[in-house]
Amino acid sequence: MAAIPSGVLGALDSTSDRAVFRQIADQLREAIDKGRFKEGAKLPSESELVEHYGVSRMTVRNALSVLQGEGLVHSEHGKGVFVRPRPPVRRLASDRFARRHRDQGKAAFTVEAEAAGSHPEVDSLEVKEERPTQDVSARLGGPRRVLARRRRYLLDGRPVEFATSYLPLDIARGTPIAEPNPGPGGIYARLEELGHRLDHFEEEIRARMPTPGEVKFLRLAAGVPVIHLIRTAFDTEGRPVEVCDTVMAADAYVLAYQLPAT
Amino acid sequence: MAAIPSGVLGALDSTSDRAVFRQIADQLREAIDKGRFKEGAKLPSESELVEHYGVSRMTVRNALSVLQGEGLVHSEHGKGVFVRPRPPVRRLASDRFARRHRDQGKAAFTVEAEAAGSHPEVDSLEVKEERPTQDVSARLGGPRRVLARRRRYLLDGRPVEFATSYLPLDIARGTPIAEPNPGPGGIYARLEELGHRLDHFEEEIRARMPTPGEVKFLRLAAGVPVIHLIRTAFDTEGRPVEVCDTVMAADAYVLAYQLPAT
DNA sequence: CACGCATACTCGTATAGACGAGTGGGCGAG
DNA sequence: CTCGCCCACTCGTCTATACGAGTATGCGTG
Repeated sequence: MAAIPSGVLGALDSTSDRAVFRQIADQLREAIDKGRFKEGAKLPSESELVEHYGVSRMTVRNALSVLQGEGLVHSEHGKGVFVRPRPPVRRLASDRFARRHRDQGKAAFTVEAEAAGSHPEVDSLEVKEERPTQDVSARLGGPRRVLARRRRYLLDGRPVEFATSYLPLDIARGTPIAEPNPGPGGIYARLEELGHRLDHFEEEIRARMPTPGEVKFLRLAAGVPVIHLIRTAFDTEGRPVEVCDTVMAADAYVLAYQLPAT
Repeated sequence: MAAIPSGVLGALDSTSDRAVFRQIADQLREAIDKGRFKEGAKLPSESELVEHYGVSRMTVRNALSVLQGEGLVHSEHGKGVFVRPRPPVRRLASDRFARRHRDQGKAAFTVEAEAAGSHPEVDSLEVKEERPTQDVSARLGGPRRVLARRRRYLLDGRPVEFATSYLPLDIARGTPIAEPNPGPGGIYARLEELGHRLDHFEEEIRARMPTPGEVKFLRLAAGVPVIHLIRTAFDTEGRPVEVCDTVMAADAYVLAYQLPAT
Protein backbone atom coordinates (compact mmCIF):
# COMPACT_ATOMS: atom_id res chain seq x y z
CA MET A 1 0.00 0.00 0.00
CA ALA A 2 1.57 3.27 -1.16
CA ALA A 3 1.85 6.08 1.37
CA ILE A 4 0.11 9.38 0.73
CA PRO A 5 2.60 12.07 -0.38
CA SER A 6 3.27 14.35 2.56
CA GLY A 7 1.80 17.82 2.43
CA VAL A 8 -1.17 16.80 0.32
CA LEU A 9 -3.41 15.93 3.23
CA GLY A 10 -3.03 17.31 6.75
CA ALA A 11 -3.87 15.92 10.15
CA LEU A 12 -7.12 15.87 12.07
CA ASP A 13 -7.91 18.47 14.70
CA SER A 14 -9.09 16.47 17.67
CA THR A 15 -9.99 19.67 19.56
CA SER A 16 -12.42 20.68 16.83
CA ASP A 17 -16.02 19.66 17.29
CA ARG A 18 -16.35 19.22 13.55
CA ALA A 19 -17.01 15.56 12.84
CA VAL A 20 -13.96 13.56 11.78
CA PHE A 21 -15.49 12.47 8.46
CA ARG A 22 -16.26 16.12 7.70
CA GLN A 23 -12.70 17.14 8.44
CA ILE A 24 -11.45 14.43 6.09
CA ALA A 25 -13.94 15.50 3.43
CA ASP A 26 -12.83 19.12 3.91
CA GLN A 27 -9.18 18.23 3.41
CA LEU A 28 -9.86 16.17 0.31
CA ARG A 29 -12.08 18.91 -1.11
CA GLU A 30 -9.43 21.51 -0.51
CA ALA A 31 -6.77 19.33 -2.12
CA ILE A 32 -8.99 18.91 -5.17
CA ASP A 33 -9.85 22.61 -5.34
CA LYS A 34 -6.18 23.55 -5.14
CA GLY A 35 -5.31 21.15 -7.92
CA ARG A 36 -3.29 18.78 -5.77
CA PHE A 37 -5.53 16.14 -7.28
CA LYS A 38 -6.24 16.93 -10.89
CA GLU A 39 -9.30 16.11 -12.95
CA GLY A 40 -9.55 12.41 -13.55
CA ALA A 41 -6.81 11.65 -11.01
CA LYS A 42 -7.19 8.85 -8.51
CA LEU A 43 -7.58 9.75 -4.87
CA PRO A 44 -5.77 7.74 -2.21
CA SER A 45 -7.56 4.44 -1.70
CA GLU A 46 -9.84 3.92 1.26
CA SER A 47 -7.25 1.82 3.06
CA GLU A 48 -4.56 4.44 2.49
CA LEU A 49 -6.83 7.07 4.00
CA VAL A 50 -7.63 4.74 6.91
CA GLU A 51 -3.88 4.39 7.46
CA HIS A 52 -3.17 8.10 7.06
CA TYR A 53 -5.84 9.36 9.43
CA GLY A 54 -5.94 6.43 11.82
CA VAL A 55 -9.73 6.07 11.58
CA SER A 56 -12.03 3.24 10.65
CA ARG A 57 -12.96 2.50 7.09
CA MET A 58 -16.60 3.52 7.53
CA THR A 59 -15.46 6.98 8.58
CA VAL A 60 -13.39 7.30 5.43
CA ARG A 61 -16.25 6.03 3.29
CA ASN A 62 -18.54 8.53 4.95
CA ALA A 63 -16.14 11.33 4.01
CA LEU A 64 -15.93 10.11 0.42
CA SER A 65 -19.70 9.86 0.16
CA VAL A 66 -19.94 13.53 1.11
CA LEU A 67 -17.72 14.42 -1.82
CA GLN A 68 -19.73 12.15 -4.09
CA GLY A 69 -22.91 13.92 -3.07
CA GLU A 70 -21.27 17.20 -4.05
CA GLY A 71 -20.45 15.78 -7.45
CA LEU A 72 -16.73 16.26 -6.85
CA VAL A 73 -15.63 12.64 -7.14
CA HIS A 74 -16.97 9.34 -8.39
CA SER A 75 -15.96 5.83 -7.44
CA GLU A 76 -15.34 2.85 -9.69
CA HIS A 77 -15.70 -0.59 -8.21
CA GLY A 78 -12.37 -2.40 -8.21
CA LYS A 79 -10.44 0.65 -9.42
CA GLY A 80 -10.61 3.55 -7.02
CA VAL A 81 -12.14 6.96 -6.38
CA PHE A 82 -11.45 9.62 -8.98
CA VAL A 83 -11.82 13.36 -9.30
CA ARG A 84 -14.78 13.81 -11.60
CA PRO A 85 -13.71 15.46 -14.84
CA ARG A 86 -15.95 18.16 -16.14
CA PRO A 87 -17.46 16.81 -19.34
CA PRO A 88 -17.70 18.93 -22.45
CA VAL A 89 -20.65 21.22 -22.10
CA ARG A 90 -23.33 21.77 -24.69
CA ARG A 91 -24.49 25.33 -24.91
CA LEU A 92 -28.13 25.80 -25.80
CA ALA A 93 -28.65 29.26 -27.21
CA SER A 94 -32.07 30.85 -27.15
CA ASP A 95 -32.03 31.29 -30.92
CA ARG A 96 -31.55 27.58 -31.51
CA PHE A 97 -35.06 27.30 -32.94
CA ALA A 98 -34.75 30.29 -35.20
CA ARG A 99 -36.10 29.57 -38.67
CA ARG A 100 -32.72 30.12 -40.26
CA HIS A 101 -31.39 27.07 -38.39
CA ARG A 102 -34.16 24.89 -39.72
CA ASP A 103 -33.41 24.55 -43.41
CA GLN A 104 -30.53 22.10 -43.19
CA GLY A 105 -30.87 18.44 -43.93
CA LYS A 106 -29.84 17.31 -40.48
CA ALA A 107 -31.28 17.74 -37.03
CA ALA A 108 -30.05 20.73 -35.03
CA PHE A 109 -28.48 18.46 -32.43
CA THR A 110 -26.39 16.65 -35.03
CA VAL A 111 -25.21 19.77 -36.84
CA GLU A 112 -24.25 21.52 -33.65
CA ALA A 113 -22.44 18.54 -32.11
CA GLU A 114 -20.40 17.90 -35.23
CA ALA A 115 -19.44 21.56 -35.38
CA ALA A 116 -18.14 21.20 -31.82
CA GLY A 117 -16.08 18.17 -32.82
CA SER A 118 -18.24 15.65 -30.98
CA HIS A 119 -19.87 12.48 -32.20
CA PRO A 120 -23.66 12.77 -31.85
CA GLU A 121 -26.15 9.91 -31.74
CA VAL A 122 -29.89 9.70 -31.31
CA ASP A 123 -31.53 6.52 -30.08
CA SER A 124 -34.52 5.04 -28.25
CA LEU A 125 -36.84 6.56 -30.78
CA GLU A 126 -40.42 5.82 -29.92
CA VAL A 127 -43.39 7.36 -31.66
CA LYS A 128 -46.86 6.48 -30.48
CA GLU A 129 -50.26 7.82 -29.63
CA GLU A 130 -51.15 7.92 -25.95
CA ARG A 131 -53.11 9.61 -23.19
CA PRO A 132 -51.29 12.72 -22.04
CA THR A 133 -50.59 13.53 -18.40
CA GLN A 134 -52.82 16.18 -16.90
CA ASP A 135 -50.03 18.72 -17.14
CA VAL A 136 -49.26 18.07 -20.79
CA SER A 137 -52.92 18.05 -21.68
CA ALA A 138 -53.45 21.39 -19.96
CA ARG A 139 -50.54 22.94 -21.77
CA LEU A 140 -51.90 21.74 -25.12
CA GLY A 141 -55.41 23.01 -24.48
CA GLY A 142 -56.93 19.79 -23.18
CA PRO A 143 -56.67 17.02 -25.80
CA ARG A 144 -57.55 13.49 -24.65
CA ARG A 145 -54.93 11.82 -26.80
CA VAL A 146 -51.64 13.04 -28.22
CA LEU A 147 -48.79 11.86 -30.37
CA ALA A 148 -45.67 11.30 -28.27
CA ARG A 149 -42.18 11.30 -29.81
CA ARG A 150 -39.45 10.06 -27.45
CA ARG A 151 -35.74 10.08 -28.11
CA ARG A 152 -32.44 10.05 -26.27
CA TYR A 153 -29.44 12.09 -27.35
CA LEU A 154 -25.86 10.95 -26.89
CA LEU A 155 -22.60 12.84 -27.23
CA ASP A 156 -19.47 10.73 -27.82
CA GLY A 157 -21.34 7.72 -26.51
CA ARG A 158 -22.57 9.43 -23.37
CA PRO A 159 -26.32 9.98 -22.95
CA VAL A 160 -26.92 13.62 -22.17
CA GLU A 161 -30.59 14.30 -22.79
CA PHE A 162 -33.94 12.57 -22.90
CA ALA A 163 -36.76 14.35 -24.66
CA THR A 164 -40.42 13.73 -25.38
CA SER A 165 -42.50 15.84 -27.74
CA TYR A 166 -46.28 15.82 -27.45
CA LEU A 167 -48.53 16.99 -30.27
CA PRO A 168 -52.32 17.08 -30.58
CA LEU A 169 -53.53 14.24 -32.80
CA ASP A 170 -55.50 16.52 -35.12
CA ILE A 171 -52.23 18.15 -36.07
CA ALA A 172 -49.85 15.22 -36.18
CA ARG A 173 -51.79 12.13 -37.20
CA GLY A 174 -51.05 10.92 -40.70
CA THR A 175 -48.31 13.48 -41.28
CA PRO A 176 -44.52 13.06 -41.48
CA ILE A 177 -44.52 14.14 -37.81
CA ALA A 178 -45.89 10.72 -36.94
CA GLU A 179 -42.98 9.03 -38.73
CA PRO A 180 -39.85 8.01 -36.81
CA ASN A 181 -37.80 10.32 -38.99
CA PRO A 182 -39.76 13.50 -39.69
CA GLY A 183 -37.27 14.76 -42.28
CA PRO A 184 -34.93 17.75 -42.60
CA GLY A 185 -35.45 20.58 -40.15
CA GLY A 186 -37.32 18.41 -37.68
CA ILE A 187 -40.92 18.62 -36.61
CA TYR A 188 -40.93 22.42 -36.42
CA ALA A 189 -40.22 22.58 -40.15
CA ARG A 190 -43.02 20.04 -40.76
CA LEU A 191 -45.44 21.99 -38.57
CA GLU A 192 -44.87 25.11 -40.62
CA GLU A 193 -45.32 23.21 -43.88
CA LEU A 194 -48.63 21.97 -42.52
CA GLY A 195 -49.76 25.54 -42.08
CA HIS A 196 -49.01 25.99 -38.38
CA ARG A 197 -46.72 28.99 -38.62
CA LEU A 198 -44.79 29.21 -35.37
CA ASP A 199 -44.94 32.44 -33.41
CA HIS A 200 -43.05 31.87 -30.20
CA PHE A 201 -41.92 29.34 -27.61
CA GLU A 202 -42.31 29.31 -23.87
CA GLU A 203 -39.73 27.45 -21.81
CA GLU A 204 -39.90 26.51 -18.14
CA ILE A 205 -36.72 25.45 -16.40
CA ARG A 206 -36.33 23.55 -13.17
CA ALA A 207 -33.40 21.73 -11.59
CA ARG A 208 -33.66 18.75 -9.27
CA MET A 209 -32.01 15.48 -8.39
CA PRO A 210 -32.73 12.68 -10.87
CA THR A 211 -35.10 9.80 -10.24
CA PRO A 212 -33.53 6.32 -10.21
CA GLY A 213 -34.91 5.76 -13.70
CA GLU A 214 -33.20 8.92 -14.95
CA VAL A 215 -29.94 7.92 -13.30
CA LYS A 216 -30.03 4.65 -15.20
CA PHE A 217 -31.16 6.01 -18.54
CA LEU A 218 -28.75 8.95 -18.58
CA ARG A 219 -26.00 6.98 -16.79
CA LEU A 220 -25.65 9.81 -14.31
CA ALA A 221 -22.90 9.86 -11.73
CA ALA A 222 -23.77 10.50 -8.10
CA GLY A 223 -24.11 14.19 -7.34
CA VAL A 224 -25.23 15.23 -10.81
CA PRO A 225 -28.61 17.01 -10.93
CA VAL A 226 -30.84 17.20 -13.95
CA ILE A 227 -32.24 20.24 -15.71
CA HIS A 228 -35.90 19.76 -16.51
CA LEU A 229 -37.06 21.91 -19.40
CA ILE A 230 -40.63 22.11 -20.66
CA ARG A 231 -41.11 23.97 -23.91
CA THR A 232 -44.42 24.88 -25.48
CA ALA A 233 -44.57 25.98 -29.10
CA PHE A 234 -47.34 28.42 -30.12
CA ASP A 235 -48.52 29.16 -33.62
CA THR A 236 -49.45 32.62 -34.86
CA GLU A 237 -53.03 32.10 -33.76
CA GLY A 238 -51.87 31.58 -30.19
CA ARG A 239 -52.61 27.87 -30.22
CA PRO A 240 -50.14 25.56 -28.45
CA VAL A 241 -49.07 23.05 -31.08
CA GLU A 242 -46.35 21.13 -29.29
CA VAL A 243 -45.05 20.49 -25.79
CA CYS A 244 -41.52 19.17 -25.44
CA ASP A 245 -40.47 17.73 -22.11
CA THR A 246 -36.70 17.41 -21.77
CA VAL A 247 -34.50 16.04 -19.00
CA MET A 248 -30.82 16.92 -19.35
CA ALA A 249 -27.73 15.86 -17.45
CA ALA A 250 -26.92 19.13 -15.71
CA ASP A 251 -23.17 18.72 -16.01
CA ALA A 252 -23.43 18.59 -19.79
CA TYR A 253 -25.40 21.77 -20.40
CA VAL A 254 -25.42 25.51 -20.18
CA LEU A 255 -28.60 27.24 -21.26
CA ALA A 256 -28.21 30.70 -22.73
CA TYR A 257 -31.03 33.18 -23.25
CA GLN A 258 -31.19 36.64 -24.63
CA LEU A 259 -33.88 38.95 -23.26
CA PRO A 260 -34.93 42.34 -24.55
CA ALA A 261 -34.77 45.18 -22.02
CA THR A 262 -38.11 46.47 -23.21
CA MET B 1 -41.61 1.49 19.79
CA ALA B 2 -44.64 1.65 17.52
CA ALA B 3 -44.98 -1.01 14.86
CA ILE B 4 -45.15 -0.03 11.19
CA PRO B 5 -48.70 -0.25 9.85
CA SER B 6 -49.00 -3.41 7.77
CA GLY B 7 -49.20 -3.03 4.01
CA VAL B 8 -47.22 0.19 3.93
CA LEU B 9 -43.84 -1.49 3.57
CA GLY B 10 -43.28 -4.96 2.16
CA ALA B 11 -40.67 -7.62 2.79
CA LEU B 12 -37.20 -8.06 1.37
CA ASP B 13 -36.55 -10.37 -1.54
CA SER B 14 -33.58 -12.43 -0.46
CA THR B 15 -33.36 -14.07 -3.88
CA SER B 16 -32.84 -10.69 -5.54
CA ASP B 17 -29.28 -9.58 -6.10
CA ARG B 18 -30.33 -6.01 -5.49
CA ALA B 19 -28.61 -4.76 -2.35
CA VAL B 20 -30.75 -4.83 0.77
CA PHE B 21 -30.40 -1.12 1.43
CA ARG B 22 -31.54 -0.41 -2.12
CA GLN B 23 -34.58 -2.63 -1.70
CA ILE B 24 -35.46 -0.76 1.47
CA ALA B 25 -34.92 2.58 -0.28
CA ASP B 26 -37.10 1.38 -3.18
CA GLN B 27 -39.94 0.45 -0.84
CA LEU B 28 -39.79 3.73 1.02
CA ARG B 29 -39.62 5.67 -2.24
CA GLU B 30 -42.62 3.82 -3.61
CA ALA B 31 -44.56 4.42 -0.42
CA ILE B 32 -43.80 8.13 -0.65
CA ASP B 33 -44.65 8.31 -4.36
CA LYS B 34 -47.95 6.58 -3.75
CA GLY B 35 -48.80 8.97 -0.96
CA ARG B 36 -48.69 6.40 1.82
CA PHE B 37 -46.37 8.90 3.45
CA LYS B 38 -47.57 12.41 2.77
CA GLU B 39 -45.55 15.59 2.46
CA GLY B 40 -44.07 16.56 5.79
CA ALA B 41 -45.02 13.24 7.35
CA LYS B 42 -42.61 11.35 9.55
CA LEU B 43 -41.18 8.11 8.24
CA PRO B 44 -40.82 5.14 10.59
CA SER B 45 -37.82 5.68 12.84
CA GLU B 46 -34.55 3.93 12.13
CA SER B 47 -35.11 1.46 14.92
CA GLU B 48 -38.61 0.68 13.66
CA LEU B 49 -37.18 -0.04 10.23
CA VAL B 50 -34.44 -2.17 11.78
CA GLU B 51 -37.16 -4.15 13.55
CA HIS B 52 -39.38 -4.40 10.48
CA TYR B 53 -36.73 -5.59 8.05
CA GLY B 54 -34.52 -7.48 10.47
CA VAL B 55 -31.35 -5.72 9.32
CA SER B 56 -28.72 -3.68 11.08
CA ARG B 57 -29.08 -0.02 11.67
CA MET B 58 -26.32 0.98 9.24
CA THR B 59 -28.22 -0.75 6.46
CA VAL B 60 -31.32 1.25 7.26
CA ARG B 61 -29.31 4.47 7.47
CA ASN B 62 -27.75 3.65 4.12
CA ALA B 63 -31.21 3.29 2.61
CA LEU B 64 -32.33 6.60 4.12
CA SER B 65 -29.23 8.37 2.85
CA VAL B 66 -30.11 7.26 -0.67
CA LEU B 67 -33.48 8.98 -0.34
CA GLN B 68 -31.83 12.06 1.13
CA GLY B 69 -29.51 12.24 -1.84
CA GLU B 70 -32.55 12.18 -4.10
CA GLY B 71 -34.03 15.08 -2.18
CA LEU B 72 -37.05 13.01 -1.19
CA VAL B 73 -36.61 13.14 2.59
CA HIS B 74 -34.71 15.10 5.17
CA SER B 75 -33.74 14.15 8.68
CA GLU B 76 -33.96 16.22 11.83
CA HIS B 77 -31.71 15.34 14.71
CA GLY B 78 -33.72 14.16 17.69
CA LYS B 79 -37.02 14.22 15.78
CA GLY B 80 -37.04 11.83 12.87
CA VAL B 81 -36.92 11.56 9.10
CA PHE B 82 -39.61 13.41 7.17
CA VAL B 83 -40.91 13.52 3.63
CA ARG B 84 -39.57 16.76 2.25
CA PRO B 85 -42.42 19.14 1.48
CA ARG B 86 -42.23 21.02 -1.78
CA PRO B 87 -41.68 24.65 -0.88
CA PRO B 88 -43.57 27.41 -2.62
CA VAL B 89 -41.91 28.08 -5.91
CA ARG B 90 -40.98 31.49 -7.22
CA ARG B 91 -41.49 31.88 -10.92
CA LEU B 92 -39.03 34.11 -12.70
CA ALA B 93 -40.53 35.32 -15.94
CA SER B 94 -38.31 36.48 -18.75
CA ASP B 95 -39.99 39.89 -18.78
CA ARG B 96 -39.15 40.53 -15.13
CA PHE B 97 -36.70 43.25 -16.14
CA ALA B 98 -39.04 44.97 -18.52
CA ARG B 99 -39.01 48.73 -18.10
CA ARG B 100 -42.67 48.78 -17.11
CA HIS B 101 -41.81 46.80 -13.98
CA ARG B 102 -39.20 49.33 -12.93
CA ASP B 103 -41.21 52.36 -11.98
CA GLN B 104 -42.46 51.23 -8.60
CA GLY B 105 -40.94 52.36 -5.37
CA LYS B 106 -40.02 48.87 -4.26
CA ALA B 107 -37.63 46.28 -5.54
CA ALA B 108 -39.05 43.71 -7.97
CA PHE B 109 -38.41 40.89 -5.52
CA THR B 110 -40.45 42.58 -2.81
CA VAL B 111 -43.39 43.50 -5.02
CA GLU B 112 -43.62 40.07 -6.53
CA ALA B 113 -43.30 38.20 -3.25
CA GLU B 114 -45.98 40.28 -1.56
CA ALA B 115 -48.29 39.74 -4.51
CA ALA B 116 -47.82 36.02 -3.99
CA GLY B 117 -48.70 36.36 -0.32
CA SER B 118 -45.20 35.74 0.97
CA HIS B 119 -43.06 37.74 3.34
CA PRO B 120 -39.92 38.92 1.53
CA GLU B 121 -36.67 40.04 3.14
CA VAL B 122 -33.31 41.16 1.80
CA ASP B 123 -30.22 40.95 3.96
CA SER B 124 -26.43 40.59 3.97
CA LEU B 125 -26.11 43.70 1.91
CA GLU B 126 -22.50 44.39 1.08
CA VAL B 127 -21.35 47.03 -1.35
CA LYS B 128 -17.66 47.41 -2.05
CA GLU B 129 -15.03 47.89 -4.70
CA GLU B 130 -12.90 44.87 -5.50
CA ARG B 131 -10.85 43.00 -8.08
CA PRO B 132 -13.15 40.95 -10.28
CA THR B 133 -12.60 37.29 -11.09
CA GLN B 134 -11.22 36.60 -14.53
CA ASP B 135 -14.65 35.48 -15.71
CA VAL B 136 -16.47 38.58 -14.47
CA SER B 137 -13.78 40.86 -15.83
CA ALA B 138 -13.98 39.21 -19.25
CA ARG B 139 -17.74 39.59 -19.33
CA LEU B 140 -17.46 43.29 -18.48
CA GLY B 141 -14.81 43.97 -21.09
CA GLY B 142 -11.74 43.67 -18.87
CA PRO B 143 -11.89 46.19 -15.99
CA ARG B 144 -9.31 45.76 -13.21
CA ARG B 145 -11.64 46.82 -10.47
CA VAL B 146 -15.41 46.71 -10.14
CA LEU B 147 -18.17 47.62 -7.73
CA ALA B 148 -19.68 44.51 -6.18
CA ARG B 149 -23.17 44.52 -4.66
CA ARG B 150 -24.01 41.38 -2.66
CA ARG B 151 -27.35 40.51 -1.14
CA ARG B 152 -29.35 37.53 0.00
CA TYR B 153 -33.07 37.17 -0.57
CA LEU B 154 -35.42 35.39 1.83
CA LEU B 155 -39.02 34.27 1.47
CA ASP B 156 -40.96 33.74 4.69
CA GLY B 157 -37.69 33.51 6.55
CA ARG B 158 -36.13 31.00 4.22
CA PRO B 159 -33.07 32.08 2.20
CA VAL B 160 -33.71 31.31 -1.45
CA GLU B 161 -31.21 33.27 -3.46
CA PHE B 162 -27.79 34.84 -3.20
CA ALA B 163 -26.86 37.44 -5.78
CA THR B 164 -23.87 39.60 -6.59
CA SER B 165 -23.92 42.42 -9.12
CA TYR B 166 -20.67 43.64 -10.63
CA LEU B 167 -20.39 47.04 -12.32
CA PRO B 168 -17.41 48.82 -13.87
CA LEU B 169 -16.14 51.58 -11.56
CA ASP B 170 -16.35 54.30 -14.22
CA ILE B 171 -20.09 53.71 -14.33
CA ALA B 172 -20.93 53.09 -10.70
CA ARG B 173 -18.50 55.06 -8.53
CA GLY B 174 -20.00 58.05 -6.81
CA THR B 175 -23.52 57.30 -8.01
CA PRO B 176 -26.57 55.98 -6.11
CA ILE B 177 -25.57 52.55 -7.44
CA ALA B 178 -22.71 52.57 -4.94
CA GLU B 179 -25.16 53.17 -2.09
CA PRO B 180 -26.58 50.27 -0.08
CA ASN B 181 -30.06 51.26 -1.17
CA PRO B 182 -29.98 52.42 -4.79
CA GLY B 183 -33.56 53.67 -4.71
CA PRO B 184 -36.82 52.79 -6.49
CA GLY B 185 -36.55 50.55 -9.51
CA GLY B 186 -33.15 49.20 -8.49
CA ILE B 187 -29.85 49.66 -10.22
CA TYR B 188 -31.29 49.18 -13.69
CA ALA B 189 -33.40 52.28 -13.22
CA ARG B 190 -30.31 54.17 -11.96
CA LEU B 191 -28.22 52.98 -14.90
CA GLU B 192 -30.75 54.39 -17.34
CA GLU B 193 -30.90 57.70 -15.46
CA LEU B 194 -27.13 57.86 -15.77
CA GLY B 195 -27.47 57.63 -19.54
CA HIS B 196 -26.81 53.93 -19.98
CA ARG B 197 -29.96 52.97 -21.79
CA LEU B 198 -30.38 49.23 -21.53
CA ASP B 199 -30.76 47.25 -24.72
CA HIS B 200 -30.84 43.59 -23.75
CA PHE B 201 -29.73 40.98 -21.22
CA GLU B 202 -27.90 37.72 -21.70
CA GLU B 203 -28.48 34.96 -19.19
CA GLU B 204 -26.51 31.75 -18.73
CA ILE B 205 -28.02 28.98 -16.66
CA ARG B 206 -26.32 26.01 -15.06
CA ALA B 207 -27.39 23.56 -12.39
CA ARG B 208 -25.07 21.78 -9.98
CA MET B 209 -24.78 20.61 -6.42
CA PRO B 210 -24.06 23.40 -3.93
CA THR B 211 -20.70 24.00 -2.30
CA PRO B 212 -20.59 23.63 1.50
CA GLY B 213 -20.63 27.41 1.77
CA GLU B 214 -23.79 27.62 -0.31
CA VAL B 215 -25.43 24.87 1.75
CA LYS B 216 -24.80 26.91 4.87
CA PHE B 217 -25.75 30.29 3.49
CA LEU B 218 -28.93 29.14 1.76
CA ARG B 219 -29.70 26.58 4.48
CA LEU B 220 -30.12 23.94 1.80
CA ALA B 221 -31.39 20.47 2.62
CA ALA B 222 -29.49 17.46 1.36
CA GLY B 223 -30.35 16.58 -2.21
CA VAL B 224 -31.25 20.12 -3.29
CA PRO B 225 -29.22 21.42 -6.24
CA VAL B 226 -28.65 25.07 -7.02
CA ILE B 227 -29.40 26.98 -10.17
CA HIS B 228 -26.51 29.21 -11.12
CA LEU B 229 -27.55 32.14 -13.28
CA ILE B 230 -25.17 34.70 -14.76
CA ARG B 231 -26.82 37.72 -16.34
CA THR B 232 -25.05 40.39 -18.34
CA ALA B 233 -26.80 43.67 -19.10
CA PHE B 234 -25.89 45.51 -22.30
CA ASP B 235 -26.58 49.13 -23.12
CA THR B 236 -27.69 50.34 -26.54
CA GLU B 237 -24.08 50.82 -27.60
CA GLY B 238 -23.42 47.12 -26.99
CA ARG B 239 -21.33 47.75 -23.90
CA PRO B 240 -21.75 45.32 -20.97
CA VAL B 241 -22.68 47.52 -17.99
CA GLU B 242 -23.45 44.93 -15.34
CA VAL B 243 -22.89 41.27 -14.55
CA CYS B 244 -25.15 39.64 -11.99
CA ASP B 245 -24.13 36.29 -10.56
CA THR B 246 -26.98 34.52 -8.81
CA VAL B 247 -27.16 31.23 -6.94
CA MET B 248 -30.70 30.02 -6.26
CA ALA B 249 -32.08 27.13 -4.24
CA ALA B 250 -33.34 24.95 -7.08
CA ASP B 251 -36.41 23.77 -5.17
CA ALA B 252 -37.64 27.33 -4.82
CA TYR B 253 -37.53 28.42 -8.44
CA VAL B 254 -38.92 27.92 -11.89
CA LEU B 255 -37.41 30.03 -14.63
CA ALA B 256 -39.67 30.94 -17.50
CA TYR B 257 -38.55 32.33 -20.83
CA GLN B 258 -40.33 33.38 -23.93
CA LEU B 259 -38.49 32.99 -27.22
CA PRO B 260 -39.48 34.31 -30.60
CA ALA B 261 -39.74 31.72 -33.38
CA THR B 262 -38.00 34.02 -35.78
C1' DC C 1 -49.99 26.16 38.71
C1' DA C 2 -45.15 26.77 36.92
C1' DC C 3 -40.78 25.29 36.47
C1' DG C 4 -37.05 22.04 36.03
C1' DC C 5 -35.29 17.73 35.64
C1' DA C 6 -35.30 12.82 34.44
C1' DT C 7 -36.12 9.90 30.84
C1' DA C 8 -37.01 7.78 26.61
C1' DC C 9 -36.98 8.47 22.23
C1' DT C 10 -34.81 10.40 17.93
C1' DC C 11 -30.68 10.75 14.66
C1' DG C 12 -25.27 11.49 14.42
C1' DT C 13 -20.79 9.64 14.77
C1' DA C 14 -17.42 6.13 15.14
C1' DT C 15 -15.21 1.43 15.78
C1' DA C 16 -14.02 -3.39 14.28
C1' DG C 17 -14.82 -7.01 11.62
C1' DA C 18 -16.39 -9.94 7.74
C1' DC C 19 -17.31 -11.35 3.11
C1' DG C 20 -18.19 -10.36 -1.82
C1' DA C 21 -17.16 -8.71 -6.37
C1' DG C 22 -14.71 -6.05 -10.02
C1' DT C 23 -9.90 -5.02 -11.86
C1' DG C 24 -5.34 -5.60 -13.23
C1' DG C 25 -0.77 -7.36 -13.01
C1' DG C 26 2.43 -11.05 -12.62
C1' DC C 27 3.75 -15.56 -13.12
C1' DG C 28 3.71 -20.07 -14.67
C1' DA C 29 2.31 -23.54 -18.08
C1' DG C 30 1.94 -24.67 -22.66
C1' DC D 1 5.74 -15.68 -26.81
C1' DT D 2 0.82 -16.24 -25.48
C1' DC D 3 -2.71 -17.66 -22.81
C1' DG D 4 -4.88 -18.43 -18.51
C1' DC D 5 -4.95 -18.50 -13.73
C1' DC D 6 -4.04 -16.62 -9.29
C1' DC D 7 -3.44 -13.06 -6.24
C1' DA D 8 -3.42 -8.53 -4.49
C1' DC D 9 -5.77 -4.55 -4.47
C1' DT D 10 -9.87 -1.87 -5.14
C1' DC D 11 -14.69 -0.53 -3.59
C1' DG D 12 -19.56 -2.55 -2.12
C1' DT D 13 -22.40 -4.49 1.35
C1' DC D 14 -23.61 -5.85 5.90
C1' DT D 15 -23.38 -6.92 10.99
C1' DA D 16 -22.93 -5.63 15.86
C1' DT D 17 -21.88 -2.36 19.15
C1' DA D 18 -21.11 1.93 21.53
C1' DC D 19 -21.60 6.57 22.91
C1' DG D 20 -23.09 11.39 22.08
C1' DA D 21 -26.42 14.97 21.31
C1' DG D 22 -30.97 17.06 20.17
C1' DT D 23 -36.10 16.77 21.31
C1' DA D 24 -40.32 15.98 23.64
C1' DT D 25 -42.97 14.44 27.37
C1' DG D 26 -44.37 13.70 31.80
C1' DC D 27 -43.78 13.84 36.53
C1' DG D 28 -42.37 15.61 40.76
C1' DT D 29 -40.98 19.53 43.36
C1' DG D 30 -41.43 24.11 44.84
